[in-house]
Amino acid sequence: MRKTFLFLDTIINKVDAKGRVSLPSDYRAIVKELGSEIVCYRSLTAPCIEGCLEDSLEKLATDIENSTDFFSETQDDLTNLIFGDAKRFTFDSTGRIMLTEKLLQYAQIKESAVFVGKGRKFQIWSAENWVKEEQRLREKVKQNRPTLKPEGEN
Amino acid sequence: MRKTFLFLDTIINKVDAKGRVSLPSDYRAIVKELGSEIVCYRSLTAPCIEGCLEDSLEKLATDIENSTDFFSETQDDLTNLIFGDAKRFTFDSTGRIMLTEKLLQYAQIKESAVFVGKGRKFQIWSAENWVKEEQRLREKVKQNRPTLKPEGEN
DNA sequence: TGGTATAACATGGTATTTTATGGGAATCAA
DNA sequence: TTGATTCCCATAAAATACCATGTTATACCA
Repeated sequence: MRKTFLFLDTIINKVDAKGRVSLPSDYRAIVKELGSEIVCYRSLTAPCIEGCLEDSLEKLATDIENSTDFFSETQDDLTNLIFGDAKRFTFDSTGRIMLTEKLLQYAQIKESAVFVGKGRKFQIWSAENWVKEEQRLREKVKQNRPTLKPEGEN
Repeated sequence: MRKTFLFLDTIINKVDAKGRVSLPSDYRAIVKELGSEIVCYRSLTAPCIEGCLEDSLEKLATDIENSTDFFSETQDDLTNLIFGDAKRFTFDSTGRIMLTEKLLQYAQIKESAVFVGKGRKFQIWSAENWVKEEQRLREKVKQNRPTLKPEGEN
């Protein structure tokens, strides 16, 4: 993966009656620039959709392949879940993707979808769930500041 | 990151009705020279906006990628908070960036923004809050001079 | 050193482009 | 045919680039 990229920011977009959502323009730019595709799957740990570049899943596959932990059953199971669940999404000329019923239901998304950048990947939340989640995270930070020092290195 | 750079000085610029602010010219020079971009997010520890180069976040993303596995819970929470809040800011031909409502509100910035250099990053304060903060810092130094030794850098 | 010319900068305003989003037609599949 | 998916067009709003001006800082010269 030569070029670097980051999925950033938190953006709220509407989901219309057909299930279409605009992918944030920044995200689109990344996909175009890298000539890759967006892949989405149900998060294994939270009630949200998770997305990344197809390249990232490629990397995951390779990592598993080369893993010294040949017998890691857990990892194996998890990857099965992800690869089995993941689906490629292309956006139309206006930048929209069409999420599936399965994904929308799992994330409890109705009218609006919240895109949350995570660096190499991103998540899509329902408005309600994201409010709660962000609150939880900020709460956690307050009580555990030491582990969160992105500034410290360099 | 080959080239070195430092965000320095304290500079007050006006914020217009649209939320536009001139990025200090020194900062602009750094961004240009390194071919990077400015990224801003709400400080986790103070009522101010924090900014850095996208390169710094890139490095963080890579570190996280390499230090924890794909399914790590720590990675999950961390990345949500940092990357979800961070936003890329490009400046126009006159050197201005457009800060978002969210950031301005969090830092309680109305008409003027105070840019404070912090080396590898910088902060943006409201005029009022910065006065207080600087006072607090100087007060702290006076009473705690011994701790100002090489080890305690930041 | 003092004064002036020049360049850089901050800042207000305006124009242009991009983006999100709704709706409809065309295409495809069950 | 019916339902769904893709493609295309239209529009309003928001983001961005561009232009103009006064001010400050810098360079230059006597």
